[in-house]
Amino acid sequence: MMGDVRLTPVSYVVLGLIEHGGPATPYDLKQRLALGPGNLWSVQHAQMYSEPQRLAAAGYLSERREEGGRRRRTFLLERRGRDALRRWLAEPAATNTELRDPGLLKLYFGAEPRALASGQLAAHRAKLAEYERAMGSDPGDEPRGPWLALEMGIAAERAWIRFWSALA
Amino acid sequence: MMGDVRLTPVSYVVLGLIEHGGPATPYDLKQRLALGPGNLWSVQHAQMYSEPQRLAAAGYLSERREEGGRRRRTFLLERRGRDALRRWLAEPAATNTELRDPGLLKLYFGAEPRALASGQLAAHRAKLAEYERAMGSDPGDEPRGPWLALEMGIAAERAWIRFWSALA
DNA sequence: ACCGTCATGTAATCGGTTACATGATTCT
DNA sequence: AGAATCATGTAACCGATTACATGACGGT
Repeated sequence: MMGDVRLTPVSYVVLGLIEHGGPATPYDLKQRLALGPGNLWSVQHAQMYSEPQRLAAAGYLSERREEGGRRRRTFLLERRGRDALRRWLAEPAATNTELRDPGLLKLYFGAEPRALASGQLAAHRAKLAEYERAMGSDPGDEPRGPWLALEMGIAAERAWIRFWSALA
Repeated sequence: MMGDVRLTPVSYVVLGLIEHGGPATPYDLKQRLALGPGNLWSVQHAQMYSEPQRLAAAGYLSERREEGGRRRRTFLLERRGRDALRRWLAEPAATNTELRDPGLLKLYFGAEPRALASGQLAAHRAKLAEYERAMGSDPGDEPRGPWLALEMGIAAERAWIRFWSALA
């Protein structure tokens, strides 16, 4: 216990999800992720099992285990975890200017624009529709973070749609 | 030799860089990456050493080794590599709708918008300026890929700047 | 009762990152 | 000549993905 670990963005996702939603099993985390920040920063479900253990081993979380049946693990935020999250939120963030978009990479290396564009357009339009629906049912009051992130998601999807439309 | 490997985006970056620029040492690859697709899809320089070896072991590249001195390795594109690249270019691409932006993640989880925005703005403005300079010196003729990717890069930076400006 | 799908979890692998290390080269 | 920086390379580690596996549950 209390070994030290490097905290990655995934670590903070876990800490953040638990702070917002309270104690959680790995499966809960997976659910919350899907409902919330999942399409901003995706995480494989298997990592919702390993990462909390890592964090618990280092004292950021504590673990409670069900007695009978499945012996589900529930993770709770510890003082140390809350502090780490606070500190991270207060620090300036690295900047990401990489698109890291597989379609754009292909385009760069000479793929046929037309062929790419149709598939990309369909996907981005679908995502935009999903975000707009979500935005419709989000009152936008506290906490503001999710709403703001959604707004940026929409802006990004629109930019992609404009781009691929011009190539279609 | 000819073991099989999973080809990742990084694999195609290597194949693409060699096809465009001819045979290359790892250091050449690092250079070309920095000049070109590097700010679309970054790769650590160490991987420019391991990845070509992986690809050579699987028959996508061949390797020639300097006799004296440093015994630098030079990698050449093989038939198999060229075919793989062509096939990849022709296939439809996965879509990326994740922003995966550290700043946006912090915002989501409650970071103070003002504090974040100034740093993010500075970085995105700098990147935009860099792209615009590059766009200025790019005639935009064949191959079109790099030019188009740059155009999208600019659009993305503008979207980010608009977003963070509203929070500053 | 059976089948398919969703829920839940573990294990192994491996790509990618980080850290380290030593030659060249340039500048003062 | 010494220092600093750039070029070039290797090794180890580990987070993240992939693959596998079983339990629960709803429908027919």
